[in-house]
Amino acid sequence: MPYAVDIDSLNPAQKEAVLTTEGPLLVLAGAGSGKTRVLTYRIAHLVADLGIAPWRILAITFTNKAAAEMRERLGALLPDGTRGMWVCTFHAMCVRMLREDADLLGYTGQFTIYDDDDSRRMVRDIMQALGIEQKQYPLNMIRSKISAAKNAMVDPDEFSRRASTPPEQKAAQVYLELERRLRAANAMDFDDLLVRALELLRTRPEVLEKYQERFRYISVDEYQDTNHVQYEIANLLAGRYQNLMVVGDDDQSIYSWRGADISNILDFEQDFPAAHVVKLEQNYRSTGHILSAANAVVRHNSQRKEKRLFTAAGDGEKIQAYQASDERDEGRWIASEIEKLRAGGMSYDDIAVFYRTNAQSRILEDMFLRAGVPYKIVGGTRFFDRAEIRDVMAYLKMIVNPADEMSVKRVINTPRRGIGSTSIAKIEELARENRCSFFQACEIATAETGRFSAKVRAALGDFVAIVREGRRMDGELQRVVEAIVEQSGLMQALRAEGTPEAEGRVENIQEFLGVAAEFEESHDDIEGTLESLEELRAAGLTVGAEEVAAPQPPAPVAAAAAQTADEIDRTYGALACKALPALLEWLALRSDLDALAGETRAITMMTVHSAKGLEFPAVFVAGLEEGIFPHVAGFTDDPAKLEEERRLAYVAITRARKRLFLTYAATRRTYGSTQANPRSRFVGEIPAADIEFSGVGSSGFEGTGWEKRGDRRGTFGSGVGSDMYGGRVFGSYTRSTGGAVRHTSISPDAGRKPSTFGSGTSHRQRSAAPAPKVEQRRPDAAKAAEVFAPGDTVRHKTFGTGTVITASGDMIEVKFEKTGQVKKLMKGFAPIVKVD
DNA sequence: TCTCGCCTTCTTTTT
DNA sequence: GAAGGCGAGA
Repeated sequence: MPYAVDIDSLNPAQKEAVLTTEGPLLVLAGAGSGKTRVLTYRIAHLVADLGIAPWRILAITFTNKAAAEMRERLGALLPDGTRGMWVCTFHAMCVRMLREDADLLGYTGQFTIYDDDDSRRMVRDIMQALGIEQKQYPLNMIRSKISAAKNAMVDPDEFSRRASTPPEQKAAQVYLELERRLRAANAMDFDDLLVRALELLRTRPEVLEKYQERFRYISVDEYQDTNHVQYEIANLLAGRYQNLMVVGDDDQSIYSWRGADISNILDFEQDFPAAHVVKLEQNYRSTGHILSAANAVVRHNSQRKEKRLFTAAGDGEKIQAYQASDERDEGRWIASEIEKLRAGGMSYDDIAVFYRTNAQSRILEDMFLRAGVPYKIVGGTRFFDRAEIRDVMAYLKMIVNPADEMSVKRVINTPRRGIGSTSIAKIEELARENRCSFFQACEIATAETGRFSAKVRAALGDFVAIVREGRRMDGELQRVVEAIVEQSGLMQALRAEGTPEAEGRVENIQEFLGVAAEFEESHDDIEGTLESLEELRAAGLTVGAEEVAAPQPPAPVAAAAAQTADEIDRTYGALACKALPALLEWLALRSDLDALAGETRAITMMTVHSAKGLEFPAVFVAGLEEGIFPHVAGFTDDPAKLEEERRLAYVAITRARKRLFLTYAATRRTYGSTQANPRSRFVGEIPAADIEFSGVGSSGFEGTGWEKRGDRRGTFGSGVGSDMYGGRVFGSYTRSTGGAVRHTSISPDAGRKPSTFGSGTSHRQRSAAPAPKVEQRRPDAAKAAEVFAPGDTVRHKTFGTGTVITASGDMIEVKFEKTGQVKKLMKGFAPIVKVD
């Protein structure tokens, strides 16, 4: 049989996995064993060789990034297109299913997705309302209890019944109220998306049948990270045709904190006794030293299936370990090594820097900025977390779904309209009395003479009008969003402030408008949209003759409190701009920003968690210290947690193809106090033959020249050592590097408590000797000027094309054509590219 | 009702 | 070191 895909390029195990298309299939795929290739080839084989219609295929991935990559690869393999195929995350799939049949569960199709922050606020509000002290019952504790309950499919009533301890009882109270409010707001949080979708499939046989019939071939990637609900969903969908392929690696299970359950992978053979099992053990990604290190580290775990990856590639270069004096030195060293790699012919795109926690990215960013290393951050969603951006989004959400209580409350007094907490409390009361939504209560309040002052009523009237007008607007997405922002008075208020800070916020909002515009452009095509069969039919796509007519949907469940879509339309007018909900959904599910960021060449920064499934020729892992990575000391009582940290280390190491660099700092500032963390035990678990050490702890003083500077902490001087390694080290100034070197070089790998210095010391120090905050520029400005020189034409993501006027150090000044404005931009930070 | 300043707490990790 | 919460004062 001639294959449409190059099947002979696969090894026997891979080939077996690709050709086993019928029946349940479990693929145990080690890191770098060509798992993605198997997944995509198998689908290509199904479509191109076996003639399966693309719309019969469902491929579930773990992250949006992985889904996008898979779509891209499939697009290349299948020239006739993949239209109708669902390649997406569990969450995206659930949203798609829920949007279609939300009315069956008492929601409308325009339900809002509450992200983590929204849901946190809601829980906070509820706890406040119920008089539960956050001090006694931490918000996060309550939230994780509720989340665990949801993922175990325990509803609030049952949870209440089971609650035996006081914290559980409190959590049950909150859960009950949370559920009520979410429903009333026509909103779902991330957990709900999965749980409700499962509920839909379980309670509505006709819906289940619709999808079972449609998706004859289902694959689930990163199966070791699926939680119980996801597992149930996958099993249900595959229930009829049993063509379920799951791919996973127990060594890469790093989401147990989110309810992921390795037993899913181990139980697969029990659930599907006919399951075929294929093991992929040959690694094609990494060189010998890297693979040997990874194997050695993960072998320290006891809870795992014994396996050993092998490679036919050569040893390659040894892993480089560097002990930095502190976290800034760490960043500088990484920057200088990156430049060395570049000098050796490697592109910025080939290089990635990983860290355990997002907080670590700040200092690295700072150092890269100074060193002129261009970077992009994956997952660090700081832009969308900015207050002004969230405000804008809240307006948009409110317009799409006026029942969305959290959004309405967020912006009812932003910008200031004179509607304070007293008025809000009164409106809430009104809502309770009338058993209506918060927003409806706002409307009632405008006519309520007794309770509200004329001023408040007028303000509420203006506020309510925004929704009506917003819903009426139509046209280009960017224009609509812009108009809504103007209408809301947000921009006006910020401009009126006139402070540089407010100006920055205005620019951020403009940036957001640019995002909206780009969203409309890049998401207009069908690629990546999850189309229903009806939509496919409407588009003139042949949907198989055997396809049964769409079942008639039964009468919807009586809405709990949410208004029906019709009702909302009648009251506030039909939503004219259809792209708006799509934008909000995209923002909520956080398809990563860099999909829109353009083609700038840059290194990639991300957490180890988000690195899963990716690979880079060169990888840096920063912060390999006890307490950082492995994170916190809580694992003394929980060896399972430590093992998960170790798997995380395994994931980090196995991302690297050719070069791997591990760094750790002798001292590090965390929470404003300095800690001396011992080197991570994981570094010590790497065989000596695979690794080389350098830095403070071994070869001693190592500087890269340009980075010498007085630091911000107020310790500065003319001494060679204090200049670079200034700061309090073990309670005394380090006049030379000697002390630090000797001390840290003997610190044992593990088991020691990190020593901490109080933040008070550094505060006093600062006030006694105010540090001259020297903005350090690289002495050779050539580096910076090499990228942008006066006269260059550049393109900014939001502001369009412009001409560089000046370029010095990290900053460039650009005059933009469209607006005629001159803007100061930070090189490597602002979304700009040079155009020839 | 808003604003300012002091206080505490906080860091996993992602959808 | 920052962000969010809380209380005091305008």
